[in-house]
Amino acid sequence: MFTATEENYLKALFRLGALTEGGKGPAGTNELALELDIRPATVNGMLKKLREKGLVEQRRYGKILLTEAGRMHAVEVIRKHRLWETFLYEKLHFSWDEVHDVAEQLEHIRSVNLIDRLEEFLGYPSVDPHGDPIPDKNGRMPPEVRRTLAESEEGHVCRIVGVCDNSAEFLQYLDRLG
Amino acid sequence: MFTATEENYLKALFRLGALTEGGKGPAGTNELALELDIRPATVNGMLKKLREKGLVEQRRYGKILLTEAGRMHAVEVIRKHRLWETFLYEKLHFSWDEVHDVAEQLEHIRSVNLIDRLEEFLGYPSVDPHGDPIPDKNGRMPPEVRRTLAESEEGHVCRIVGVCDNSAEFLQYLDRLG
DNA sequence: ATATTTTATTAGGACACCCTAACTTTTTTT
DNA sequence: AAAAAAAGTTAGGGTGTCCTAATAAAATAT
Repeated sequence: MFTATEENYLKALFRLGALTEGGKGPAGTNELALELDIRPATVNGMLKKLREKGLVEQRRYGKILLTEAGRMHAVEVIRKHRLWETFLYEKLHFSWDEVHDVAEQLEHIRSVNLIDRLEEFLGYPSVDPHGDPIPDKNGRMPPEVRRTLAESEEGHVCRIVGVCDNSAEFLQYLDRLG
Repeated sequence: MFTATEENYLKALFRLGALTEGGKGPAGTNELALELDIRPATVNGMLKKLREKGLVEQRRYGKILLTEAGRMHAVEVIRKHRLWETFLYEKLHFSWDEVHDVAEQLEHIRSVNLIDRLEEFLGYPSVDPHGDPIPDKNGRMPPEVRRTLAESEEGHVCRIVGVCDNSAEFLQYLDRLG
């Protein structure tokens, strides 16, 4: 149905919040190119394909928006990614910072049953090792209450459930801090 | 290092026994093409690449033989395949006949630690759900004693540890028989 | 409102992997 | 040993994903 490349484009658009509702609104070609680390000319070509597949809406020289079909599939890929991350962390004892790169590959495995059975095996976790919520099989994302550390007031006690910067360097730095 | 395609060529050559010792000897281009369901002309081109990478030996118009490097990598991929099959069967309760297709994809996931940790998680199994032996991390294949049903004598009691035909139809047929 | 900058697009090319059709070499048959 | 068959190779294409360089449109600044 979709290639790994197409899925990565959808995921990136979702990350950028290119949604009709609940996101930052339409995204630009350059912005998407930056996110994917792929040249704008290449992205432009792929957008044509995604438009034809009905995954994305975009007028000539206009901004990009995920369609409902596009959003659904993006969430599905994110679901796979986060379930695999949970598996790697909980069952195979990968460290916090190692899981991402492998999950980037595992999220593209195609199988009717695989991901639901993995979810069951993991006991239906609600968040991944980085604290990000895991969408259910209908594409619904648990709308957990979260704010940034900078937003919380001094003196308040809070539990850190996730980080924005998922780079290996940053995660290792946090690990050193404990 | 190696693409999924290259790995599939190496696996096919190993299956065909294109080994210096312990196999059926050199394989032909057409034979390999048939095994992979890819046209001989295409296979011929890929063989050039595998020769240049030192994975295969072949003289012009000659037969194909895996080099030691080629054999090692083929066995590594087979190891991955069989460990993933075991995971799918034992942990995710896939049926005997469903595991193969998904394992075909999982076997190409690239990670330094993944497969060794999966092996540990599974408790160092020696055979996969089809009864085929799982090579260890040094590429050694347990040389289990096995013979075909046809070879065993009438009246003898034996335990069936594997089948040659791994097609979904045949495996489902066996399942119906119990 | 025009000039400048930014953003999107087109044109042309590369590489991986696949194809068919035509050709050459090797093997087998007679 | 010549003819036929089989096996291997070359030539020329196609698709997917990427690139750079050049161009066109839109947004911003003056």
